[in-house]
Amino acid sequence: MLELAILGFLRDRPLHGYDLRRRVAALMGHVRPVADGTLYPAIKRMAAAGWLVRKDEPGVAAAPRRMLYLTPEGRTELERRLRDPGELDISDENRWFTLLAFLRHLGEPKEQAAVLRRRLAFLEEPTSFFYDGDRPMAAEEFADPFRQGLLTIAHATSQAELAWLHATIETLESTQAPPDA
Amino acid sequence: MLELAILGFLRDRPLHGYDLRRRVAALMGHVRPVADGTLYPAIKRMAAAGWLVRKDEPGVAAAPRRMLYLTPEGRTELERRLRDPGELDISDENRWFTLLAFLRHLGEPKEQAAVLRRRLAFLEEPTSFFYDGDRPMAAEEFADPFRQGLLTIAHATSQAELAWLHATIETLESTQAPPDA
DNA sequence: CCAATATATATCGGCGCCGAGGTATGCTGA
DNA sequence: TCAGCATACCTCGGCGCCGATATATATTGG
Repeated sequence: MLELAILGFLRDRPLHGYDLRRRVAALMGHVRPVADGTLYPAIKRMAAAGWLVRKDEPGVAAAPRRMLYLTPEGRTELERRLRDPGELDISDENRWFTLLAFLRHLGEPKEQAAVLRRRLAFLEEPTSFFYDGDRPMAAEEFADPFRQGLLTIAHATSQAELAWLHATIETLESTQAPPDA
Repeated sequence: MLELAILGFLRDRPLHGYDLRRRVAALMGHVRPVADGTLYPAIKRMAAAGWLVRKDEPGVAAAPRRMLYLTPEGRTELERRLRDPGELDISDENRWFTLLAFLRHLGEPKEQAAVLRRRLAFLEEPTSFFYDGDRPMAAEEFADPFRQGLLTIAHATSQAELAWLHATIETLESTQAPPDA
């Protein structure tokens, strides 16, 4: 999830670690703050994998910066991850939102629609959070107001997302591929 | 998150590992499946901590079972985690939902309301996912339909949860503490 | 003048999670 | 008869994440 965000942000413009940290924090940090001890090892890993290169620059405000540039390999890797996400990227809301934030970098509307269709299929699977033996339980059955709330909120979210998915998929599938960059 | 779910499920009734796995999978598994290699070490850890005890029983269907019983220490630990959750339990939706699923085990309506108020405070903080320099960007500013969707869905979810939180907090704070068990 | 803060990068130990693999039993259907 | 599946439990290596810690510089405010 972090690696996807790094690839995605660098796809727009080169950034140094500190700036990257601010952007990642804005995107996901409200929900899960990113620690330095997570970010810098990730950068190092990704540099070793050849997805980005580091170039030293004098710091504008203070200490020297290491500017990060996405390589063609990094760009390919970003597109691969967007085109063919793992099951967890589809089902886990945090991961899915991260993917959505950069899905525009997958140039083909048809490919974008295919990814949205996977999320749609996931949301349309029947699910129950709680069981009485083998029988799924409905929200109304709980005296517990918290479990009721849980199901109510989950339902509202999925309705909103479903509506957006249907509308967006339709638009994308009737769109010509843009010239793009 | 997993440990909280284990404590919560065992608070209702003793379970063996396999049954626990089914219940945890129903609660969170749709979003994040739980692996055996995660569950069994967690049980072992928690037994070592004195939160649960294991008792061997002949298997009903096949192999022998190790029944898991929550100890008084385990129950205290559950209540501690429900009463005083970490910031991540409040902000991360997956963790928050898990907490909500067992919040009824915190007997005092006043204490339950206090936990909901923390989530309320979190949701009411102004947030922006994306910045143009230092300026937060609104959904309408994006040509990108995916980032638009992201913000639209996040907004719908938070509206639904906010409504539920306000209603439930009010009810809880005007409730007498139940005799409970 | 000095302390605090923001900028900026990095390492390390610990720990939980995951996937792969291993073991064993009893039922069901080809 | 016997393969396959559901039941039932467990270990291990690898790896990513986290908190603590370290280092260095420029600005801001008391």
